[in-house]
Amino acid sequence: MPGSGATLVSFQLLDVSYEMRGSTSVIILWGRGADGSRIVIFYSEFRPYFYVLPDGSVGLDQLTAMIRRLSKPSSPIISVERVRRRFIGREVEALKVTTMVPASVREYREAVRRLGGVGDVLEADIPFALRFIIDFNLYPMRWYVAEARETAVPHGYSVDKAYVLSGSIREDESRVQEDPLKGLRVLAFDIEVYSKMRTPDPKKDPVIMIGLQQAGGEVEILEAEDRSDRRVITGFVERVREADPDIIVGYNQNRFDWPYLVERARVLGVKLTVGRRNVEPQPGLYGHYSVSGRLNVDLLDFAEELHEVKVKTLEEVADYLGVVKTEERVTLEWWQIGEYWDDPSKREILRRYLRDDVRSTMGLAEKFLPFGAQLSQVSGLPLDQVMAASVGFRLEWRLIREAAKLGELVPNRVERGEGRYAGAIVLRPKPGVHENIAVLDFASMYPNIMVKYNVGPDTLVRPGEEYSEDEVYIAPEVGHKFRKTPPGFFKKILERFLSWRRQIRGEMKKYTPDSPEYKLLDERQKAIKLLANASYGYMGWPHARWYCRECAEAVTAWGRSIIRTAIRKAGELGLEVIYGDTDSLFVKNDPEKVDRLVRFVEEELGFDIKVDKVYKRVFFTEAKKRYVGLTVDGKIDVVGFEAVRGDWSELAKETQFKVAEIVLKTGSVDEAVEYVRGIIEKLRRGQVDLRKLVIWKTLTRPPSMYEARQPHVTAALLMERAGIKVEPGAKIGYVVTKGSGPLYTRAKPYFMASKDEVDVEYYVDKQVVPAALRILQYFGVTEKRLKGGGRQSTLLDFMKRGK
DNA sequence: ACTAGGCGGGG
DNA sequence: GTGTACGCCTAGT
Repeated sequence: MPGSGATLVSFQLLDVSYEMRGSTSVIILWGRGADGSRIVIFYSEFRPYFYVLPDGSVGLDQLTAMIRRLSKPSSPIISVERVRRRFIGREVEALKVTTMVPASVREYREAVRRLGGVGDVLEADIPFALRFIIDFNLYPMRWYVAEARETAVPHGYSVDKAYVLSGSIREDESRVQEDPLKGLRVLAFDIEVYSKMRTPDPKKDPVIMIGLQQAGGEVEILEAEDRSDRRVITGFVERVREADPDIIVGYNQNRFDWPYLVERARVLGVKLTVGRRNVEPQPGLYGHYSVSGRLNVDLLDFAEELHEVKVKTLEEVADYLGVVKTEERVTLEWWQIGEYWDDPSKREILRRYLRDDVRSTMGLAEKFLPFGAQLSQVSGLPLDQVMAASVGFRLEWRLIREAAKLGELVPNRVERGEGRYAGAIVLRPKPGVHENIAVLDFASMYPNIMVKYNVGPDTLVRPGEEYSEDEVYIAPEVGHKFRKTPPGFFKKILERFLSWRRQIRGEMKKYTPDSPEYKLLDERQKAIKLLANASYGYMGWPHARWYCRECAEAVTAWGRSIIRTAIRKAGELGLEVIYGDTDSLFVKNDPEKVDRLVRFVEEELGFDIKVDKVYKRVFFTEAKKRYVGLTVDGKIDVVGFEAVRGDWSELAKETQFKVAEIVLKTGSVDEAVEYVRGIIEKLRRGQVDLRKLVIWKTLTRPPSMYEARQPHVTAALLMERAGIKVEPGAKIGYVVTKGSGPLYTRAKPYFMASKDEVDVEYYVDKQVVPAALRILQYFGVTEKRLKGGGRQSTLLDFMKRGK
């Protein structure tokens, strides 16, 4: 029962931070109340602590006394307790040292390490706010009921209500199936900066426009007056505070918009207080900006995981996801922005461009946030951190929580020289075009191996340790041994993940795929799958706290053995295997034989395998991990081809994709050849837009400092001579012009070149033809044929010849 | 061939 | 804030 004056507060946990009040740390839980209010809950009883693992050379009483003697008045050591814990599977007796000021833990850690009798200092590097939600078993984005007393909202907090935690916090089970984003306010923003042909400098280049959009609303645009942007910045702060979003989204705002705005505000003497606390956005060590009381989410972090999209511009990503199609939006290059601002007749286009960027950003948020929210609920990291974190950290924070629950101490992060080990099997593909191919995928192969063979750092039999043959699993090839019992740290966690995911997938069957319930559960099972699948790679990651090279080695060895067995079986069944990679097999789509193979893998090997997709046609080169496929539903998959890269001209990239599409969809090599010839002809007739010929490269140093002569450096030097400042980091766009000398003498900044100067033959020989030949050479097409005459052939001819 | 170092996204 | 990415490409040897 709540104590005097205490009430039960139902809230959704959004974020956690802490502040010092004198020498006392106060935990701040940022949340959303069930009544729609934005709240904070304060808790000032939580204290920072860490563990000391004795090495046995000094008695525990003596060690305790030695640690106590280190206590400093600025942050006294308030207790040193003896505790029983486990560490990598062993029972240990440790000392738990508690102090007052979180920031003092670092100093105590170093001081304690220097004491005799100390084996190691553990858990002295867990951020204090995270430590709190770990120990109280709170997960961001989930709903809780807390016993708390309401208190006046302190000065400097922009929230509706404030509470002081006076009792326990428990999860509100009735809201587990609720959409965590429902009712949360999302704000998308983007800025445009005045710049002409050089990297903008916040010291002088104004922010000319800022676009904002609330979910479901229209894009609102704030504009500078000529070059004066003070009102834009103050207006932005006002608008954010009015909108009072819980989540702020942008695209690459952590590396551009926030640092630019913060610096610009400083230059103008304006305070950028956009958070729920009277502070400016704070930069973290690796570029994440934290906006107090709000979740600042950079959608580029999500885009990084779209491996299918090679160039991750907002435009490309939005187009790929069908959020805002490229052909339905205004596209401008960054170097045009100054010009479109200066020319009043073009300013409306600039507005539309910004509006399209903001719309794209909001669209991406709608696509990505549901998954992010689930990942937050599952991993235990606040939404803004979970997306910025690499997959290893996401899993690791969940592992730390599991360790806390199991009484396991968390190993330290240690510097390790990376050791390479044998990876998965990748078969050499059979080059050429294959028709009707089924792709078989093992479901969560590696996690299942880890569970089946109890793989983990705590079950590994290390050199010199006793074991008997029938008590261990022995990995093929590498011979690493793992104890069959008791179940290890990873096995316990993975079993829970796998059964949790099974249960969710069962529940999903109750709903139709387009229902909100189904989508929520689907995002949740994907989040769990992500963490489960990360566990193998995690053990082989040199930064991992639970690093275990032998474990990772053993997992891939088992994986290789399983896939080899499956390939052998396919051979026995007379099923042709075209290609295989790690946990997938490309086989002829002979349903009856495929079905027998699937049953063999499930029944004899004990692993799940299923037909993931069927290609109507798929084209392999002789290279591994590189193919183009046409799925039965008409989608083109381009995997591993590198012409989708930034330093090729737009024209070359376009040509390569088109060629792949034509070859697979129509089956006509001739049509593809004709297409390429058409492009070459257009190029020679001067009908290709100069913009598609620009090759971009980044300067890594001042142009005069280069020893080697390169085209983009020549272009940069020309820009300097024209009075345009170019600094390291600037992207130089150049075109190759006619002339006789070596290439680097013929490069010119694209805006200084005219179409008729362009060395068309360079683009034919070094851009269009090589990009097209990457694919077409496998059909016997030669450079000569693309550029001149040649005989007609069809895909059918090629396939006959190939046999 | 190999390693060291820098970039991505943004404007 | 008890603290931080990563995989690919280029330049240079």
